[in-house]
Amino acid sequence: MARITTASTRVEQPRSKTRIQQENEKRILLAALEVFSQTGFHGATLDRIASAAEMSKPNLLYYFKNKEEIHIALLTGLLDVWLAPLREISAAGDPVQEIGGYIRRKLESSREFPRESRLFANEILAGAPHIGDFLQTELKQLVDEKAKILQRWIDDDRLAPCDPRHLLFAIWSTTQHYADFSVQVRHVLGLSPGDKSYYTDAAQMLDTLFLGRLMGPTAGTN
Amino acid sequence: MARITTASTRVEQPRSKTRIQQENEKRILLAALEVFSQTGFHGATLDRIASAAEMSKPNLLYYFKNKEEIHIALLTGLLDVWLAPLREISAAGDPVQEIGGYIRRKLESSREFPRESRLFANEILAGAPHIGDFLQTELKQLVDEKAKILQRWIDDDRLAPCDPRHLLFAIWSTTQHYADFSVQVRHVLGLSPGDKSYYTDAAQMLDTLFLGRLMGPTAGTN
DNA sequence: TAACATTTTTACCGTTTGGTCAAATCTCTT
DNA sequence: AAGAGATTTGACCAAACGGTAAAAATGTTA
Repeated sequence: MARITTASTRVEQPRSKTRIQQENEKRILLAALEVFSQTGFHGATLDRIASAAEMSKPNLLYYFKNKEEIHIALLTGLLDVWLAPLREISAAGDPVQEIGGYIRRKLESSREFPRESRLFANEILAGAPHIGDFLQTELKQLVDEKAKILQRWIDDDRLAPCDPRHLLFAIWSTTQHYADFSVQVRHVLGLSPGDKSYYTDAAQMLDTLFLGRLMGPTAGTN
Repeated sequence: MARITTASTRVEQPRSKTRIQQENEKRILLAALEVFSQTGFHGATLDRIASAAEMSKPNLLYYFKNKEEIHIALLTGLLDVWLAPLREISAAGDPVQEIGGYIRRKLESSREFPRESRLFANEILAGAPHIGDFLQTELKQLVDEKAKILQRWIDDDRLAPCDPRHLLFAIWSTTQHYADFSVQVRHVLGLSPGDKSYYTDAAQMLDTLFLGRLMGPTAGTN
């Protein structure tokens, strides 16, 4: 099973890319994102990707040597986007501002890039066959680093005591939910397919949940 | 696209099932759950399911007329399990007890039935081709009903003001995350594949998040 | 514009996959 | 034990799929 990291592993001739090459690779990746995020890796076919890219299948395979390579290329491009919002959390800032900002960035990311989010979710659900290394090294490292910041805030009584890592899990799950499970969200709310209006209430809810007190006067008494 | 609800739609001859029939259908569904939850619908092959059920492929197809029917049978059995924890929420109870209990039940469900959770997640990610009706009718109805209860608690100042439906979304996402994204959770925490020890901290975190105050003295000031 | 490199297409191939069929075997009842 | 019905199997098939080869077409550059 081929594995990837965010670090490019190209060692071959660094022949600069043609104009056509750049354009077509972009078209292919865009088409593949659409198809992969809809049907998952196994459900996607080269024919469908090629057709979505308005290109013949052999032509597509001229740019990517096989289906897996397209998938890996997409995931690779994704990982930095996935990490970016977390990287911004600063030890120098105020806990409420920093965590609130992180939540807003993640939620915005779900609204802006739902296909990317679903692609990522599919990969994790499948057991992370391609990004296992990334999770164990880069992601773990960054989480460890940011968890330390959160822990310091807790120690300084600026944040309620909790497991910092699980706090991050909660933020990831709640924000990504609106992209990955959008169908369920829309059906339950009775909204039309393209309707993204629920993001306003979502932002409100997550602010209340993570930054305010959710429960009334009886909270914390059980 | 075949759709299903929790209500069985069998109209054919209600010929009672043989012992062998019952045993084999169970074996097949168990095998299919394993395979589908690992690779998704498209990634699963009848050969793998049959082999996992220790059965020949034609024999498997003697009990289920095609791959889709196995998938639908699994999902159908799932939906009641999915709804059960939510059904238990009672208007008569205390908000903290009721919501806390619901969270605990959902989290326990994730630990006990991770394969079922992943199967469900896969179906939603794929756009809910089979359970769209269920989401729009049965689930929406139940959510509407329970949302009213939560709203009454809010009106009575027994629960912090928030959108009840989005509160449910948050509970679903955070609890299911530990089943659906378990690979990521384990990799980030540096745990071994089979290790489920993180569920203790998870329960603690979710209690803190939903029932207690997460932020310190500065909370809610932005 | 000639020569070269890049890009695209047509035709094709081997494998995998979902599914069928009819014969063979097993199970249960009488 | 025999017959009927239920179950299992081996052989097979058509379609879909990932991928290849080589020629044709196009673009680039001197």
